[in-house]
Amino acid sequence: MNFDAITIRDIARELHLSVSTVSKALRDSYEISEKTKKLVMEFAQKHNYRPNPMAQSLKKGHSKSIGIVVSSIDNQFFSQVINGMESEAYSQGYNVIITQSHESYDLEVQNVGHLIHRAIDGLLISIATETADVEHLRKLQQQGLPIVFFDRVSTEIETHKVIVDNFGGAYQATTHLLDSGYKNIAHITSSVTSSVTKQRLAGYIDALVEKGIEVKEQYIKYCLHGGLNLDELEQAVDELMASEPRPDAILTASDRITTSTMTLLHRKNIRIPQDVALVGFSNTVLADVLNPSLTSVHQPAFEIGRKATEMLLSIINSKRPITEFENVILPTELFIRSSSASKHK
Amino acid sequence: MNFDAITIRDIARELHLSVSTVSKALRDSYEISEKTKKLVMEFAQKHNYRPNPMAQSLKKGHSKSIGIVVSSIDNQFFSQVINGMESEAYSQGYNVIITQSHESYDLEVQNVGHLIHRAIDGLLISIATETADVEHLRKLQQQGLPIVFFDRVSTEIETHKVIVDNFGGAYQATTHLLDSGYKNIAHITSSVTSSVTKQRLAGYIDALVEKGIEVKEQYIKYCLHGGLNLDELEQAVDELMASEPRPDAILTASDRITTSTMTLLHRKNIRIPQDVALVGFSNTVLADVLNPSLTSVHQPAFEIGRKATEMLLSIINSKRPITEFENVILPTELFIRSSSASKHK
DNA sequence: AATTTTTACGCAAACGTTTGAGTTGACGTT
DNA sequence: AACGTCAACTCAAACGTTTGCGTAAAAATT
Repeated sequence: MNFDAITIRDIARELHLSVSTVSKALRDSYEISEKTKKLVMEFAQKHNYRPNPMAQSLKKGHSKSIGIVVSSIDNQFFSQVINGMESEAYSQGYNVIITQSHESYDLEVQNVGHLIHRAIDGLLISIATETADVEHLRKLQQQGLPIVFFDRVSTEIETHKVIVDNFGGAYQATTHLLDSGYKNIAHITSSVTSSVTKQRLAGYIDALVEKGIEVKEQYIKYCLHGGLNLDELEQAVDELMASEPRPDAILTASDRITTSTMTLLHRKNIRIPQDVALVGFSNTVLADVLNPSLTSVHQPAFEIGRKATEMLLSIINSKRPITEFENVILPTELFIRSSSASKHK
Repeated sequence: MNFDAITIRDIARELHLSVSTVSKALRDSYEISEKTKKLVMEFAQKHNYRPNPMAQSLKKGHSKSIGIVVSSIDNQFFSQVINGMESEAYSQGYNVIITQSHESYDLEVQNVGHLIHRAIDGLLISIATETADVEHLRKLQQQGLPIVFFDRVSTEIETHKVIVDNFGGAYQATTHLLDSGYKNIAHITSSVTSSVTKQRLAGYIDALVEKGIEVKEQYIKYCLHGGLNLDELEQAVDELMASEPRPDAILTASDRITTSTMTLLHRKNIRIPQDVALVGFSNTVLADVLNPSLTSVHQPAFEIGRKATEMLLSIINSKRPITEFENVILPTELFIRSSSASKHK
C-alpha cells in the first residue's frame, strides 16, 4: 500500500536533480546550495512528501519504535503507565508497540521475541509474575538491545529501572491499619519471586515488627498469577477467613488483587471494614465511589511510564555505551478512605 | 541496532548458495530441491535466522502493522477493545500501533498522519467526540487505505463498521428506569455530532415516547469532550439538579461520563438512587462493588475489538477491492444493580 | 595565466529482501 | 546425434533511502 506515492526519485526527476541532491537538500546538508534546498523543500512541502519510513529504517538500522510488555493493558495501573509512555515516546518521534504477557512466562518470551523480530529500538518491560528466569532478557541486552524495567524489575539485570517506593507504600499502609486499631493484618500478594512482592512484603513486615506485632506465616498469601486467576485468589481469601484468629484487615499488593479481593468479599457478604478492613495498592479512579470507598496506595503511573521511556530513549540516543545505571524510585501516596475506618469508637 | 546480525546473505555464503536460492528455500518455493530446502531451513533454524522486517516491508510494500486511534487508552471500555484487537492482530502476525486522540480533533488528525507516515496497512478508528469533519479519513480511504470504524463511526464514509446496539441499549436502560418507577429521566451524553450519541439518544427518546412521557429538552445534556473535561460535566449535572422538576434518574451515555457522574454525585452528597437513580453505559469491572452497585449497559468490548480487527485484516488480505461493506451490530447487556433500585415499596 | 581551493552537485554502493528472467547440466525423445 | 524438456539454481533489478567519494565549474589564490 503506497499512498502519496511521491518519492525522493519523483522529486529528483521533476526538478532535474539527482536523488542524492534531493536527499541531501531535504536533510539540510551543507553540500547543497541554499537556492536548491529551498527549491526542493518547497516542492516537497507542496507535494506533501514523506520519506518512506521502511526505507529509512532499513538504511539507518533503527525503526523509531519501542516495544512494551505489560501483564495486561486492561488494568488501570498499566493503562495509565502506557499512557505516560505513549506520551513521551510520541513527543520524541517514536511510537510504541504494546504486547501483553497476561502474567505468563511463555507469553512473555514469545512477545519479546516477536518485538525483537519487529526490530524495535528498545524495550520497556514489567516482567510477568510467573517469570523467574530472565535469561531471555539478559541475552538481548548483551546483544545490545536497550532495556528499561519498570514496576516489576529484575535484580539480575543491570540497567535503568523505574519503580515506586514499594517498601514505603506497604509500610505506610500497614502502619495506618495498625494506627486505626487493626491488629491481625493479613497480606495478599503476587508471586514470591517478584521484586515488587518482596519489597511490599518487607514494608508490611517492618511495620508490624516495629509495633511489636507478631508476623504470622498463615497471614501471608501468594498468588502466582497475580490475581488474574480468580480461583487462586478466592482460595487465599477463604483460607484467610478460616484462620485463627481471623484477620481483621487485609493489605492487598496489586491493582488486580485489590479490586478482585473487594469483589470476592462482597460476594461472600463479608463486610468492609466491619468484618475485615481493606487497604490495597490500586490506581482505580473509582476508589472514591466504591462501597466502601477504598483506602488505596496510589502509584504515579503516568510518571512511571513517562520517566521509563525518557530513560530508554536516552540510552537509545546515547553515543557511548551506558555503564552507570539509574534506579529511579517514585513515591507512592496513601489515600485514606472508609475501607480502613478506625476501629476505635 | 542489529542483533543476531545473521542475514540471508550470511546463510548463502556459509552454504555456498546464492542469496536468491536461500530466499526461495526459506519461502518453500517449488523451484528449490527438497534437499537444499532442508539444508537451508535447518541452518536458519540453528542460527536463529529472522528475516529483517524492514527489508521485507520495503520490498513487499506493507508493514504488517495496523494503526489504532481511540480517545484514551486509560478507559475500561477502550482498553478492553484494544485487548481484543491486539489478540486478533497478533494471531495473524500483525502488530498494533496505538494512539490516543483524547477526544480532540486536532490530535486525531495528527495521529492519523503519524500512523500513515509509519506505513500502517490499515486503520482502526473510533473518531473523537470533537470530530465533525472526516475529510482527512475519506482522503486516506480514497488513496486505498483500508479503514474499519468501531464504536464511534462516521456515516459519511463507506466501510466496514462495528458498533453495538446503541439504540437498544439506551432503550432498554430507559425502559428499565421507567419500569422501576422513575418518571423524570435525564440523559447526559457526548457530542451531538457523534453517531453513538444520536443512536443512544434515539433509544432514550423512543422509550419515553412509548410510555407516553414527555421528552424535555432541558433533561438532555451534551458534553462536547465526552466527560473528559470534568468542569463541563459538572455544569451539566448542576443544571440538571437545578431544573424543575428535578430529575429522579439519569442515563449516562459513555463509560467516562458514567463514572465521572457517579463521582460528582458523591461529592455533592446526592444520594443514589434515593435522590437520583443512575444507569450508565460502562464496562468497569467494578460495577458490582460501587456504592451503590451500578446498573450498567455493558458492551462486548473485547469482541468489538476482535471483530473490527478481523474485518480490517480481511480487507487488507483481499485480492479484489471491497465494494460491499458490512455493518456489524453487537448486542449490549443490561446489568441491573442497586443504582436504579425500584422506587415502589 | 596557471594553480589551488571551494562550491554544488552527481555517481554508485549499500541496507536485506523478493522475484522474474536467465542459465546450467542431466535426462528423455525422436 | 541433435533436439527439447525440466529441475535446480543463479543473476540482477528493484523497493526508497542515505552517504562517502568523485568531479565539474566557479572562485580565489598565486
